[in-house]
Amino acid sequence: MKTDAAEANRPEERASRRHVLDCAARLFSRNGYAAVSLRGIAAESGMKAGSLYYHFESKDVIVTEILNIGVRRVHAAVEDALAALPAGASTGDEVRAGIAAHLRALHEADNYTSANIRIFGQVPPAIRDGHRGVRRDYEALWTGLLRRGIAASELRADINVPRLCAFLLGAMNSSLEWLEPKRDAVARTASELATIVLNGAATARKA
Amino acid sequence: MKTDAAEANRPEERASRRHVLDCAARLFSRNGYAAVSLRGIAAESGMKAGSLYYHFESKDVIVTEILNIGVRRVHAAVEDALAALPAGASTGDEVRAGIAAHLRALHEADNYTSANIRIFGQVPPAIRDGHRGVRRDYEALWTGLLRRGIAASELRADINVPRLCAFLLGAMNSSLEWLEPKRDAVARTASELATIVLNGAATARKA
DNA sequence: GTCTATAGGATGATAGAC
DNA sequence: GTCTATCATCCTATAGAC
Repeated sequence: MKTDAAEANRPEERASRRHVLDCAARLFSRNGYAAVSLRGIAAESGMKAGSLYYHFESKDVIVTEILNIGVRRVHAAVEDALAALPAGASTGDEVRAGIAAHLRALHEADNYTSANIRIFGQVPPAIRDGHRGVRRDYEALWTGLLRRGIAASELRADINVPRLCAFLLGAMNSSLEWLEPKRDAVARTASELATIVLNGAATARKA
Repeated sequence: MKTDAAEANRPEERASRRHVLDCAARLFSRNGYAAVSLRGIAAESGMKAGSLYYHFESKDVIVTEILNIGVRRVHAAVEDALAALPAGASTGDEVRAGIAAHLRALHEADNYTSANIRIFGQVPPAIRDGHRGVRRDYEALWTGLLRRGIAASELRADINVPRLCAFLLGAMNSSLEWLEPKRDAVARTASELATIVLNGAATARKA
C-alpha cells in the first residue's frame, strides 16, 4: 500500500500539486462533477485557471487522480481495520469492522473517497473505464472476506457473494445522500447495517 | 394515483410532448444529466433544439417532469404489487413483493425511474429540492410497511425504520450500476436481497 | 409546430509575458 | 510557477420566417 510519505517524495507530488487536488476533491465531493470547472478549482486553490496546466495536463488527469486516491484510501482504511482485529476474529466481527471503516472513510476522513462515490457515475465513460481496476481491487477485499466466511460456515453457503458485496457497498455508499454526520451517528449507522446484513430484520428465520 | 390516460387528456400532454419526454428519459438514463443537451434531446426526438421551446419553457421543466414521473411510476408499481398480494400476507411477503416491483421498475419498465435514480444526484440543487416531496411520499410507503411489520412482531422492535428504509433503497438503486438485465436476473436478484434483509447472511443468529 | 439564425455566456485549453 | 489574454467550442434560450 502506497503511503502519503512515499507519494510526497515523488517529484510530481509537490505540495502545490497536492493542494490543488485537495481543493478539487472538496469541490467534487460537495457539488458533483459537472458543477466543478477548472476556474472553480483554481479559485478554491488560490490560483488562476491557466496556472493549473503547469501541474496537470488536463481536467481528466485531475479527475482520474482523485478517483484513484479515493478508492485507495477506503481500501487501506478497511484493510487496516481488519488487521487491527484480534487473532481469531469471526467473520461477523470482520464485517462489522469493515463496514465501520468504510463509513468512516466516507464521512469522517478527507474528501477523496466521498468525491469518488459522488462523481464516479458522472464522469465521461473513458475516465470511468480507466478507473475500474482500482475499484475491482477494493471489491476483491470484500468478496474474499465473504468467501472465507462461507468456507468457515459462518455465512450461509447459498449466499451469492458478488451480489451480497454489491448490496453492501450500495447500501453503504448511499449513506452519502442521507446520513447527517452528527456525533457518533456514523458508528451507530455502521452497527445497524452490520446487524441487518448479518442477522436480518425479521423476528424469526424461515426454514 | 394519476393514470397515463388522465395525463393524455390534459392539453399539455399531447403525444409530441410526451414523445420528447420519452426520448429525454432514455438519454438521461443512459448518459447522465450533464451529458445530455437540448440539442441531443431534440436530435433523439427528430426535431431541432429551438422547437423544444414550443413544448417546454426550459430544460429545468423537462428534467423536473422526468424526475417526478420516475418516482410516481415506481411508487405505483410497488403499490400495485402490494395490493395484488392475497389477504393476510406476511410482512416478509410484502417486502419480497415490494423489492421485486422496485427492481422491475428500475430495469424492465420504461426509462423514467432509471433516469430519476441516475440523475437525481446530478441536477441543480433547486430542481432536487423541488422534487424531494415526491420522493418522501414514496419512502413513506416503505416506512409504513416496515412499521406495520414491527407492530405485528414480524420485524424486530429494535430496527431503526428510516435507516433500514435507506439501506434497502440504496442497495436496490445501486443495482443500476452493476445488474446485467439478462433473463430472470432481476427476479433472482430481488429474491436474494429480500432474503438477506429479512434473514441475514450469517448461519447462526447472535443473542 | 417546426425551422433557421443568433445572442450571450461558460467551458477546456493554449501562448507568451513576467 | 503564476499570470493575462484569447481561441474554439459548446450550451440554454430567444426571435422571427414559414
